[in-house]
Amino acid sequence: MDQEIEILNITPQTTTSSEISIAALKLFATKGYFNTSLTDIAKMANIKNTSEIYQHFTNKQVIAAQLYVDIFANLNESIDEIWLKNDKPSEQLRGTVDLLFKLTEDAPDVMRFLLNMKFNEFLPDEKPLQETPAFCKIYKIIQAGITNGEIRNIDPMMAYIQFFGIVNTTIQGILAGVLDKKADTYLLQTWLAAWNGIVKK
Amino acid sequence: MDQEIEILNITPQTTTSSEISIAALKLFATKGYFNTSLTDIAKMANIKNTSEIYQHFTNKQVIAAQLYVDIFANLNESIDEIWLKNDKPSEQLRGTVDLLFKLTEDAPDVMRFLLNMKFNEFLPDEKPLQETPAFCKIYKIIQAGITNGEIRNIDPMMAYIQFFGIVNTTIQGILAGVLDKKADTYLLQTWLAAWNGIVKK
DNA sequence: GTCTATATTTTGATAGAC
DNA sequence: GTCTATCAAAATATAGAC
Repeated sequence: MDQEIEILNITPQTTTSSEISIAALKLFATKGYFNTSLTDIAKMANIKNTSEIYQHFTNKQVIAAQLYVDIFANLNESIDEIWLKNDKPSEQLRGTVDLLFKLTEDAPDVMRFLLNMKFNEFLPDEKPLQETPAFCKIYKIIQAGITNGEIRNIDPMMAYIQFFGIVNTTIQGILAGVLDKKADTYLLQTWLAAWNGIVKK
Repeated sequence: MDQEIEILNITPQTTTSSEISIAALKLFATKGYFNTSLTDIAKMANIKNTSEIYQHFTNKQVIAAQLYVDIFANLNESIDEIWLKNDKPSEQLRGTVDLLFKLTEDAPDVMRFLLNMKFNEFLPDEKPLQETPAFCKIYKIIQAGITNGEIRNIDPMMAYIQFFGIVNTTIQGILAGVLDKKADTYLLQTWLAAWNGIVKK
């Protein structure tokens, strides 16, 4: 939960605004955007009525939009760090998987938000996923892996899909409780399965 | 589109009721359940006003519930056929992938409905995915594959996730247009990637 | 700056005439 | 059995008192 606050770039001191964001994140991630009313958000944020929400956000959509922007900005930063700390695409992808599993444990609602929500249904004006800097960076890492010979010479988008098809679906299983152990339990075998699928042998 | 009608077990003669189902399927699959109003459905089904919908369905949720039941029943039947026609789990899984890719081409809205919608958000009373007969059958096929030595000895749920993580994510890419060629183009490499990930070598 | 009250809008749903 | 009219409910959003 503290981790969730950090990811939203919110100062530790819990302002009303940040409490609204945290409450909305949790509700959106678990019940979905359309099943979450402003009344729900106010209740969970310990606010008496919905009016006060409008002191901080112009409307419901803006709450979701800010979450979307903040979470993807944070993800983008983390991937930048991983990119700087590691030279080889294989190491960069491994770092990314580590990050996603860490988030799954420390900030599950952030991961639910990332993996389970269909953004275009309630944020029609935001860029599609594959135009976000975070995605583009990952895509470039895969292209670099193909170029340097670590990854098989296939369509980079197919490599992306096969790799993150495994990683993301596993995380979704953990978040849904279908896989019932701690995220960390599945990290190594998930990495191996995903990486072995695209590595050049 | 004709295929979509067949999958919903609707007689070729287009009754008003079936036109409503088809329209709802297309709208739900593309815009989402909550972004689809009865007015939208009436319009797409060439009905003057929403009142007429209530001659055929008790409410909006029931339209979605019937689609859910029909589509999963049809899927279950198809998997039964595949199961009967093939002896080895490897062949049965291959048959299932063939089926899903064929559906992607012939009935894309059915596949969007299956893979993109979060049923528990609007059908809280339906069984979760992993309790549907269709899923259980696939799961048993994977268990049989582990028993007969075709599939590596791993947690069957992990095998399921790794296999269909690749298959479903690829199909979602095709449906979203991120992979822009005909579904058939990606069938073989997707099968190989998914199968090689779980096969015992 | 917090709360009451209310406006507005949408949409799901019904009643009843023809 | 199709269409008009309308209801009811819920949820978003605003105005303004204190």
